[in-house]
Amino acid sequence: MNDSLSQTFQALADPTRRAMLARLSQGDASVGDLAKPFLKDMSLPAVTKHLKVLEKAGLVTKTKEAQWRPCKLNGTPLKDAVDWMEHYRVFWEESFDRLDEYLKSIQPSKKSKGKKHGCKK
Amino acid sequence: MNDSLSQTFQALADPTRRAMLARLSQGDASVGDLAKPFLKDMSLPAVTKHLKVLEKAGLVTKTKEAQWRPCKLNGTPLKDAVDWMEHYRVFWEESFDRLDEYLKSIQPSKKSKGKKHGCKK
DNA sequence: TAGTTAATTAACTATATGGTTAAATATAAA
DNA sequence: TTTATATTTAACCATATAGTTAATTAACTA
Repeated sequence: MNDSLSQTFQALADPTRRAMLARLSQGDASVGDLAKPFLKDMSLPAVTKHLKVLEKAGLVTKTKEAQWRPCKLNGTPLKDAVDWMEHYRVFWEESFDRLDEYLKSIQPSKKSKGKKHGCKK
Repeated sequence: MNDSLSQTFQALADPTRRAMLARLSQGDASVGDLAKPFLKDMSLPAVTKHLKVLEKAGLVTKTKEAQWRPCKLNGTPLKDAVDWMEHYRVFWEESFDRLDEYLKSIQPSKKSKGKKHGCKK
């Protein structure tokens, strides 16, 4: 898919690319500098391809400086991704008193330990 | 890649799957119920496959109830994803006074509008 | 101009992904 | 036991992804 949220998540779904972003969060870097930690595992063209994915997702911008291509992290696509995920925060926080948990606690089906329904905290 | 962060992001990198999570955030649903909005665009086995991706990422858990398979949203993998992204918050907030912006502002290169360096807020 | 460094592109390969239709399985109901 | 409903699995296909090596482009340097 080519919607921007999908592109962002897709770009983040690779540990090499996430490591590249981590590196860029410490400061701008040329393609070569960025590639250095990965050249034991893959070729330079492979790194170029990963960079292209990050660029298309808008997470990295590349400029020109002599024969180097300084890369810069752009976080704005991450904002949209986090905003989307925030809708689900309730599903990883205080899950113990979500409605469905409550409903389960009051209908004493098989295996129901904790029938008491006031068990907040 | 099969690390869990990659699996989570990969699972989120598809609008159908995100829509399925959105549906599940409104309440548990059987596979058929979940599939209903998508059957104009794809077959039921396609939905099953998407569900499997969500399950492997730990975002959905399926149980048995007669011939139905009620699905439930599990947000915990989202927490790890958000935690990872939070490291980059500074790159989408107050980017105007990040160090590199500051450095740019004090060396009066070509096209330098805003040479003054005290321009917070 | 020739050579060096930085990075990209081309061409190719293997595997993953997202979809299909048809068949199989599981449970309930008649 | 047969039938109906819910869901999954199998087999297949097209395209995308992630990698490779070799060649090419771009800019600096001697």
